[in-house]
Amino acid sequence: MAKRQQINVEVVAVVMTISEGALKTLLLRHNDQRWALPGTAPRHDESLRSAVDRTIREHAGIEVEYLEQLYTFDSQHNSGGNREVQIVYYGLVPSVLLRSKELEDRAKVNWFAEHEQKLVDNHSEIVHTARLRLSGKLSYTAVGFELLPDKFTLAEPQNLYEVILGKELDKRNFRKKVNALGILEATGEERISRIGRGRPASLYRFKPEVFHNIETKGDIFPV
Amino acid sequence: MAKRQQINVEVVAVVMTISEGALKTLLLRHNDQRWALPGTAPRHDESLRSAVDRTIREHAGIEVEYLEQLYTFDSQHNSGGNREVQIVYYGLVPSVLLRSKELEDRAKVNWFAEHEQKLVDNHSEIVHTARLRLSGKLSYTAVGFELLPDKFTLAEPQNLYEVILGKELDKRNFRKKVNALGILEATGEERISRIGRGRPASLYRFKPEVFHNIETKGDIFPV
DNA sequence: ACAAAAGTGTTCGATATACACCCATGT
DNA sequence: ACATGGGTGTATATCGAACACTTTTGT
Repeated sequence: MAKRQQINVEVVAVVMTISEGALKTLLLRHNDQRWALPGTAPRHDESLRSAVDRTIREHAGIEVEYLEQLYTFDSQHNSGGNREVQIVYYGLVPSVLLRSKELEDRAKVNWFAEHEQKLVDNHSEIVHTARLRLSGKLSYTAVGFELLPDKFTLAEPQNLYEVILGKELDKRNFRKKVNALGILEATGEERISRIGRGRPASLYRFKPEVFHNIETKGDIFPV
Repeated sequence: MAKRQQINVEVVAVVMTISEGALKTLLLRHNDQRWALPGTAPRHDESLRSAVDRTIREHAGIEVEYLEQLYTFDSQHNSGGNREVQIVYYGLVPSVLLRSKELEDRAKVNWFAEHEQKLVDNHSEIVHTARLRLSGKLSYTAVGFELLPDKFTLAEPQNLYEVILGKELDKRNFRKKVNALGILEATGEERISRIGRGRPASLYRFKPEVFHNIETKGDIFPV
């Protein structure tokens, strides 16, 4: 049997969250001009998935609860001339993580909206693919809720869907649909908006028995 | 920089077609007991996609027009103890290929329904994943039509969708929907059924301007 | 009083689903 | 004549989309 060609295998993570009304991606500073997605070569004794978890943890100190394989890229780009495949995962984290865990060194790790920074190699393409997948997935699952903290007002997921889908949604229709899904329950608590103005919003949480990857029935989320 | 662990990269192809009222997969004989999916290590100068095309061509003499990346499996299974990733593609071919191109050696290459043969390693899992993806994809695209020959009767796609979705569809509703898609046109020709009985069926073809990956609007195909 | 955000129902059109009979052909 | 598969339309239910006003709070 012929000796196999050496192909480098790398896992890459596209970790996304919502902040300041935009969908942002976790990036690491690569050099003065460019940023890069977190990535690593899997160790011999760890799964691909574990390698992704590890690289996210090592670089940003974040544990990602929702993580899914996106696509495997065939990268000829590599400057070293070595053949490489990038097995890309994408993940979502609640926006609250942004505030609670101060990213230690903003100059080296940060969240950016698309096109806010120049990226290395094919990383822009990867981010773009992840965003497309996420938008698509919103249409037939309730993944968007992964981006929420434990307790949230109904305005939060609505805003989030608006950001990801890139268009405004009707409040009444949105609430109707969320209600029909039957995945949320009121906590009884309320929260006043940060600026103090306006009526306080009821806080909701997931029903304990409901977890990830809820498939919506009929047609899906406000498309 | 530490030397990377050696991980073998292999592309694997799940080529499917409809025959005898069942969704079948192209398999190669591995030994007396087991069959395997076509697969190969990519050469240094070819893309992953080209490697898949090549392995299908070499093993079965088939050109696959619809081919898409399915998933990358992290296989610990490997008996040799070498770490390996399998980048799996799935493809669809028109059922007519079955008849027109006699597979040269039935004992070595053949089409099988799921569970019809024992497979090596994790190949059963791979086939299962491909079937799930295909069913899912049918619900929001018109990929099923990839499985059809150039000219076909409306009963053919209906039967095909029934086989893949695993349930019966209403003839009138199905035709209504196909019509609404506006992707087919009547050729004016007819075909009498093979056993000679029954009214001849009109033959249809794709409108020349319509090609692959038609997204269906509203909700999709008879789910 | 007013500014700001939360909350709440109804109507209309489109699509999905269920359902039964006649037509053209070969034997 | 009959068996076999092809071809056609209507009625109902559900879902998505559009749309405006009242409520609660802080200033």
